[in-house]
Amino acid sequence: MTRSEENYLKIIFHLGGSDSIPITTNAIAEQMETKPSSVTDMAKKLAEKGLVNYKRYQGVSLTDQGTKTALSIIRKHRLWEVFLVKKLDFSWDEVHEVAEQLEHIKSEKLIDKIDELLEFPKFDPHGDPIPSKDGKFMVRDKQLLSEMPIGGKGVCVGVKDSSAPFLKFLDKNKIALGHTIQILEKEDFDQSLHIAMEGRELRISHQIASNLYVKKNE
Amino acid sequence: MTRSEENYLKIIFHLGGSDSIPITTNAIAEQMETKPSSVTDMAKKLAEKGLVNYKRYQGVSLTDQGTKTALSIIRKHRLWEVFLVKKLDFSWDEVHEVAEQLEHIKSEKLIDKIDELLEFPKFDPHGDPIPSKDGKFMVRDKQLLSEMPIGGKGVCVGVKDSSAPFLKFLDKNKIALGHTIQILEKEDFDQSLHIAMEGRELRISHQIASNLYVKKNE
DNA sequence: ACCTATTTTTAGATTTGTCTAAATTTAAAT
DNA sequence: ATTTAAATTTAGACAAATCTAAAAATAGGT
Repeated sequence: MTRSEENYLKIIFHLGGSDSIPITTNAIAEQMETKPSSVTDMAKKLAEKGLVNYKRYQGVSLTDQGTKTALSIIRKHRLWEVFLVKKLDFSWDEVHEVAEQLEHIKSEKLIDKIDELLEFPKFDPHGDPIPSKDGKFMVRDKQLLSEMPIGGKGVCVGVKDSSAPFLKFLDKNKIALGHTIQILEKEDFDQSLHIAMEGRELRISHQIASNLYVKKNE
Repeated sequence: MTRSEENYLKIIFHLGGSDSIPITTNAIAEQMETKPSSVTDMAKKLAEKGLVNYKRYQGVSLTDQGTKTALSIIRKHRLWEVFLVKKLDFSWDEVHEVAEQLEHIKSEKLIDKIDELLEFPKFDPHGDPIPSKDGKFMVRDKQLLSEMPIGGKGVCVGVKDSSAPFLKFLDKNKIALGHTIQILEKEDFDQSLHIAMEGRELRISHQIASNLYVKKNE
């Protein structure tokens, strides 16, 4: 597996899709920051290797083998992110770029030992689930904060947008995973929220609320 | 810097050499497990970038910039080796291959944090010195065990051959860095040694003795 | 100083992953 | 059922790093 092949599989996985709803060449090209023609070439190559299903003009979907490979890369990426945060004091907005490199290191023993060192974490610093060796992962019953009703209360468990600017914004406003949030009021005009969190009250825009996941409970 | 460029610089550094005694194309090709013609191409490219001095048919030598870069890669390689042994319980014969990959990860913060986590080690698991950020490293006053006189005593501080088979042999025979060794007798016929070490006596061949470094003392 | 063996370089080809531009297929609209 | 717009593929080219085979330069021996 080349690094490029691994990146394609990872992105195809993240784009979701299935045998019935395959991923379009264009969508992949956009995520890979490359051209659709390059994607076509790679689709053929991955199909040859049995990692994706591909028919001309019909998009691609991962085979079982491709899904397994994608999950193993995602597992590595997320474990390295936890490592960087827990063991090396990186902040959650700094880890993605480095993990993009570390995820391609080829050594099963290495990643298993990292997993062990971290005591088998189930979620990465952004709240995304970490697949186990055999490709299983926890699906958390979560919803966007923006979709919670007034008066609703929930624990912040993840972010939808994990870009550095958003994460830095959250840090600056002391919003972190694990905090309990209650919606006090919704502004009809712009859908901004008035929330209570860790004993203080603040106002956040709809854009922020629609990128924060809270655990569905009660 | 591409991965290939980094590997060339590292190997040129390890081959020693200087402005007056440049490294031959052939020597590099052999270490890189590639062909001399490929080395010529790379020599031109590295010369363009100011990392090596190169004149047709005259071999190459590292510039200051090239030396600096080579040392930073070696620093990363050796720090990762220490990490694998100290934090993930790898044995010293397993670390090289993985460190070959990890040394190319591009993140100054990452390697500095690893250095800190390991409490700034000065030597790697094979006894080789770890360059500091500014490219300085300790030169230990060591000699090959095979060159020590009869009756001589010294602490084992490094290996010359760090291949897995040799390291596994040492493990099997409970020879490790830090052990004190005294030469009891040398066999004239085959130069094998009779040594005392950690309260037991054993015989080792010349080939073994000429790949073990002991600290020069008394 | 010359010849010869070795080393090194050049020239041209190959592979991987990408690109542009043109051609083709699909899907949507009338 | 056509037409048209959008998406996708093909064809041909390029850069990086490598290779083989042939040519050129060097170094050693006489």
